[in-house]
Order: sequence, then C-alpha cells, then structure tokens
Amino acid sequence: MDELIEKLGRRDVLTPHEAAALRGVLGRPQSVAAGTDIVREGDRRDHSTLVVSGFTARYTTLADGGRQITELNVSGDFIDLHSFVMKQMDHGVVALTDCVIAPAPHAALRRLTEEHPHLTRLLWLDTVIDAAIHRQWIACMGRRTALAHLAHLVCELYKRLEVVRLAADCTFELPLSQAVLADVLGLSTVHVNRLIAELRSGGVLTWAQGRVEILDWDKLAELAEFDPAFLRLRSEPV
Amino acid sequence: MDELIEKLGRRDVLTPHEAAALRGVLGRPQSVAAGTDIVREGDRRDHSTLVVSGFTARYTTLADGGRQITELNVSGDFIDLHSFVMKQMDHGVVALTDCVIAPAPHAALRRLTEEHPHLTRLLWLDTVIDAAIHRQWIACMGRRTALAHLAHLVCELYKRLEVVRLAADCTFELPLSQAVLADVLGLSTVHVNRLIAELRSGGVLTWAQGRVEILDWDKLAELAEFDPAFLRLRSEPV
DNA sequence: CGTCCGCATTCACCTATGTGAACGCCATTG
DNA sequence: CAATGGCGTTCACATAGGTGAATGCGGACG
Repeated sequence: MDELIEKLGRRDVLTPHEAAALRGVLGRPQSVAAGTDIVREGDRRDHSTLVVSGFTARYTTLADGGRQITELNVSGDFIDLHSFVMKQMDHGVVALTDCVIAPAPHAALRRLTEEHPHLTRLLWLDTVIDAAIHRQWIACMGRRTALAHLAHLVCELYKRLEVVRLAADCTFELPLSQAVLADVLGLSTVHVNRLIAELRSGGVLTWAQGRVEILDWDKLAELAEFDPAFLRLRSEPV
Repeated sequence: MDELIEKLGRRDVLTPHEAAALRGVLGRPQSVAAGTDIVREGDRRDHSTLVVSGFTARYTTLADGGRQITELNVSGDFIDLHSFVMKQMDHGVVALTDCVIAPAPHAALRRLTEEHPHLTRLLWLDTVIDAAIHRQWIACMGRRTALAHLAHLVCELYKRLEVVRLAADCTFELPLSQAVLADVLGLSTVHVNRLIAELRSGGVLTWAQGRVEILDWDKLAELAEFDPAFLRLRSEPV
C-alpha cells in the first residue's frame, strides 16, 4: 500500500498523521487470480478497493459481445474509489493478472472525509486524474490515428508505473495480451499487432514477453503528442 | 444557479443550510459570447466556473489542427470543478453558445470542504459523474458504431437537460452545429450529417433548427444501448 | 515426450468512415 | 438589393482499420 502513499505524496505533502489515517482505512490484503471479476457492473459497493499489485481493468460488455476497457489500474490505484460517492458501479472490473487487492470500507472513508479535509481533497484529486486520463483516451480515440493512440498509451503507462517504481530506464513489464490491448484501444487484435510491429520496425521500442523497452522516448512522445501534464506529477498544495 | 442546487438535490438531500453555503461560494454572474474561450489549456485556475445558461465544451486541439471535444456542459454544470484540486487545466473550454457563467473561487470552495463534508462529497460526486460520462464516450468511440454513438449522445443530453428543466416531452433545444457534433463524436461533419439523416428517415427523431424531438425513445435507447444509471439520477445518501 | 492451447503473426479481402468539393438555403451586412 | 458567409446536404472516391482464417511457436500438462 506504500505505492498509494508514494503516489499521493508526489502530488502534495502528506503528513505522517495523514499517511497513518490512510493506512488505517485499508483492510486486510487479499489475492485474486488473473481473470477474476473483482466487481460486476451494477454492483452496489460498501467499500472501495486498492490495487496493491498486479493489473486490473474497468470494462463494459456490449450487446454484440464486444468488450471495451475504459480504465487500466496498476499498483497504488483505487479501482473504484468513485464508488465511495457513486455507490452503484457503472462498469465491471476484472483482474488482468494475478493481483493483491485491499478493501477500503466506505464507512471508514467517510470518517476520513469528516476528519481530514486535506486528505479528502487528495483522494478527490485521484478521481479527478482518472477523469483526465479518460479525456486523453477520448482525444486519442476520436481524433488521433490508431498508432498515435497506442504510442500515447505506452507513454501514459510508463509515467504511471514510474511513479510507483515499476518502470525505470525506459523499461517496464506490461503483462497484457494484444487482445487486452485491443479492448483498451478499441481496435482489433490484428491491428494492434500491426501497430506494435510498426513501432518495433521504426526502432521506437522493443516489446516481447510482456516487457517493453522504449528505445526512443522523444519519437514515441511526438508520435503520441504526449504531454504528461494531465497526470499531475509535480507536487503542489491542494 | 438554481440548476446546480436542483441537480445536486436530485442526488441526495441538500439542507437549506448547505444550499445557502453553495450559493455563498458563487460570485457575480457574467455573460460571454458564443465562441469565447473561457479557459485555455494550461491555465492555472484560482476559481472554478459554473454554467448558468448556455452550452460550453471542453476540448483539445491536436497537432494537425483537429479538435476533439471531451465534455459538453449545460446549465448547472461546473466546467472545471476539477481544477479546484487539479489547478492546471488539461484542456481548454469554449462557449458554444452565448452563455452566462459564475465563478466559484477555490478559496471559498476550500473553506466549504473544511466546513461541509457532506456537501464536499456531493461536489466530489459531480466530478465523478463527469468521469462516468467520459467512460460512456470511450465505450461508444471504441466499440460502438458511429450511429449508436450519436444515439447515445442524444439520450445522454436529453436526460441531463431534463434534470435542469431544459428538456421535456422528448424535446429539447440543441443549438450545436453539425461541425461541433463532429468534434464531440470524433467523426467528420459529412458523416454526422449522414447519421442524422439516418435517424430521421428511421422515424426515430426530428432535428431541425437546433431543436430535437425524439419520436421513438425506445428505439433510440436500444440503438444506443443506453442505460441512464451512469448519470446517477436517483436520490441516495452520500 | 507428445498434445494442447493460448497467443502472436500474417494474409487476402471487406467496409465504415474520411476527404474534397460542389450546391443551395438562409440570415446578415454593406 | 446584391454580396457574403455559415451551415446543412449530397456526391464520388479514398483509406484506415476490421474480418475470418491459416500458421507457427512456446509453455502447461497428462
């Protein structure tokens, strides 16, 4: 759960007292196997869930059986912090890999909002950054090429994983199949494969066995029109 | 500003004391002409802005000059409540029609979070619903047909406008050009035109001079796979 | 140690949507 | 009243990305 503290601490100073309060909200960690549905669409939640390790995805299933992933979560992310105020889940959440997760009961979060306004604003910020990420995805889907979209996703994940020390030196583990990536990008698996091949042959990155190495960050970021501002990585009072 | 109180009051009971606190946060309303940039990308904000009347859009401009609208706002919506915790704007906001807007200084909002935890959670919920809307757009862009996407947008806007009494009897004013709709949907204007023609010829709706009348709600909703749950229209304690 | 099975890769072909351009309608303006 | 400009509409044609299917590879498992 240090990943969460770490992440929030990058955005604004967390006092030890606040860090302790945050830890106090989290329940006993629990393992879930890859493929498990952690939350189902329409569920009413009485707790939010933190990803301690592994990758999860928020997704909708469509009438024709298609799946669209609307959010990827990594260590230190809440998969459904918004359910604290929204209660009913608008989407399901699946474990994409084996994961460890920890519950944060809404009653405890509520107490925290009564007693820790600053920490409340930091958690609020966390959900606001999720929305900012959504907007980037919308811009990519609506007006950028599929290649730029994939490049943008790689940049985004690199930066997010870097914060929680799961990426460094332009390299990170990304144990997601091309089928999953297709559901993230809204493309076919065939086309995802073509795009990865294109990035490889352009010398932009290597990508094999779930490990990505970015060989040319500048080129990748330019392709993607990537500007990390939306991730709010610099510390600033909230 | 009653639209905001009305909207929040649909989601959970607002005490008169809270309503007064909310009104107290808002500054003097101000008119802006259609086409005005209300916020520019990268701006650092010291206040959030409420739309009192009119339509605004959050958008990004891309390197090739294209524009993607990532959010539409109507009366009673904050156009940048997230800037309260995010500070730097990730996108610009433009007035799509003549608008009246009112500022909500961050300092005042901050005081409100110190004194009114319940109201804070309601404002938090407002930003969380924005994110839920974003996720619907992502699902539409990624995995639904363009026709379904347009149908979904019409359903969404109808429901949102209904809450603030700007839609009733399956009819509402939508003074947006097809070029703007194209930037919302991530399509070309030509294709938007084809799609509207298709909905018209299918007897699903009429659409002329900025006025939409939905003739067959069930058919439209089925086309769109529209489920209004994500708008959280029922009252429930937060 | 052979058999699966999931996954990546590649191919040939298809289609939803984009592009560029023309045309007409209406409101605004000089 | 003529000119202009925004907007909706339509056409002919171009292309990004989808579809269905085959191939092959490496790991899991009996």
